[in-house]
Amino acid sequence: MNIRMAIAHQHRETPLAARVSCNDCSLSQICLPLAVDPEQLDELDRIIRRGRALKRGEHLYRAADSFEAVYAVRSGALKTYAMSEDGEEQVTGFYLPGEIVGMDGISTAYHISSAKALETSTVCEIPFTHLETLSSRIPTLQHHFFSLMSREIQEDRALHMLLSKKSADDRIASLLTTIAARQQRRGLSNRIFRLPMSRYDIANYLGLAVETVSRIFTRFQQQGLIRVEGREVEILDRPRLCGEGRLHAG
Amino acid sequence: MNIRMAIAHQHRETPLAARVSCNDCSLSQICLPLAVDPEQLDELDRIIRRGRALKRGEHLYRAADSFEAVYAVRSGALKTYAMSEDGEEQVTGFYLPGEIVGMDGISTAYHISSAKALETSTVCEIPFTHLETLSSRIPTLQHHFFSLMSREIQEDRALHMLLSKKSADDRIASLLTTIAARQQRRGLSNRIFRLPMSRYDIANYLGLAVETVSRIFTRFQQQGLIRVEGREVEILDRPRLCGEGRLHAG
DNA sequence: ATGGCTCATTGACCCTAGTCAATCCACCGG
DNA sequence: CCGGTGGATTGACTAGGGTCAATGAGCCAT
Repeated sequence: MNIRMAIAHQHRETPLAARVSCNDCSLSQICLPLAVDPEQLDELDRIIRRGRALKRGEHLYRAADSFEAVYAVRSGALKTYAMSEDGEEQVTGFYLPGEIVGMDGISTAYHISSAKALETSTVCEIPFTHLETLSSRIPTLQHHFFSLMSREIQEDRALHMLLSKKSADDRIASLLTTIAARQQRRGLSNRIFRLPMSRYDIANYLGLAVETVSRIFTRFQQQGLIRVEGREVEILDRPRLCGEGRLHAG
Repeated sequence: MNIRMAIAHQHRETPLAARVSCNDCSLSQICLPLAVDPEQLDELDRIIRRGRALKRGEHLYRAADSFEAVYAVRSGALKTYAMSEDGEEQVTGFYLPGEIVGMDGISTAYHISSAKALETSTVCEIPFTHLETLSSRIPTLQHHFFSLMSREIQEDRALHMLLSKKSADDRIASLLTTIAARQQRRGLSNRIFRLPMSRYDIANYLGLAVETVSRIFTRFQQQGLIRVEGREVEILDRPRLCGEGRLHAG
């Protein structure tokens, strides 16, 4: 079985349109419902606008749009990016199903980055003022939100270390294992998966040139660490990929 | 008047020991009290443990300590840093008076980084469970906290761009102007100030070698952009320092 | 099919910033 | 007073990864 077939196989889920509440959503164990009691889930359910669809390349919101809601990714994948004064794009994050995007706008009341679909995607919209009201009434939900934002800060700190101290090899390896772990969280394989983003987005996110990304993918394959076929990736030797052997030797 | 004298001059404030409540704190307009009505300030006041003192080099908390509180810096300055598996330090942030440190631990219930005093400092301790309870009752406080964390995320995104796309010159220039702006927020000069951190910390934070930081400080001075004398800095030509002229020319 | 896209790969060359090393300075303890 | 220690500066050399350029591969509209 080649990589493409293997990946297609694990994506046979019930059609999205059939899900009309968080109760029935396959992501409920990693998404917001995680934080509320079953009897309070209805309240959360009622404020969520479900199933907004985005085509590849479409924007969920743009920088300077007024901040109204945060979004739970239900299917597909998004990237967020900011524009510097001189017009160059900085990809700031990738968001996979079950993850929450849009929390950057809270302090300014408008978004400071843009969110764009990397492929056909659906999101659930959670109006933020409603969410705040509800959070006051449901302490676990408030805590979960603090927690989500805190985790985002933690991840940014890890990225800070990656960008400031690690080689290009380490950055790519880290991206691959991070994506793999997030796949696993959703119940998919952490060994074989499809990258939703282009080499350009990877390079931009990791502070590298596209050519460098390409070269490293090729070399990792030659070294037997991974198998790559366009955007499909299989991790062959996780220990060496994670460092023990790539960093300090071969 | 030399740099040292100029800086000493603007630090004549009332002694810290005299301040027994947020009401009397000179930082109340940029710190937590900002978010609550005067009549509710008492409630906030009551949960805050004030005036914990730290000597230079002392830790406020260490990675893996259980997460109990967040802290408002009252005087002095702190740095936060994380340790990678291979034992190298990564400075993740600097915290000046009026700023909140320690929000990284919420999601894990233990701190993932350590916080250390860069100089003699005092902090106000805000037990987090109390803060959560209070936030449920005071919507503006809840919002303020979401907002604070959101701002932290925004700043991390800006740093991401800095590390991934900008030259060493840009990074140093950005650090200087950021510190200057934060000084101004506290009512101090945004032109002339003392850096609380060593060249090593700056280098570590910005992903550079100490030697590079040193060289750039020297060159910026030769170019007439700044005046440096150890940790004392005066910004002489903000426009060129900020880019228009340094980036695209001279 | 054909042309025009964008994405990806590979090679050749170069430059920015890291490394190594020496020196200087301020501060501290005896 | 002197030696020790850590921070800062400067010089010489080097390498990791960026830039430029060419080519290939997949995809869509015509």
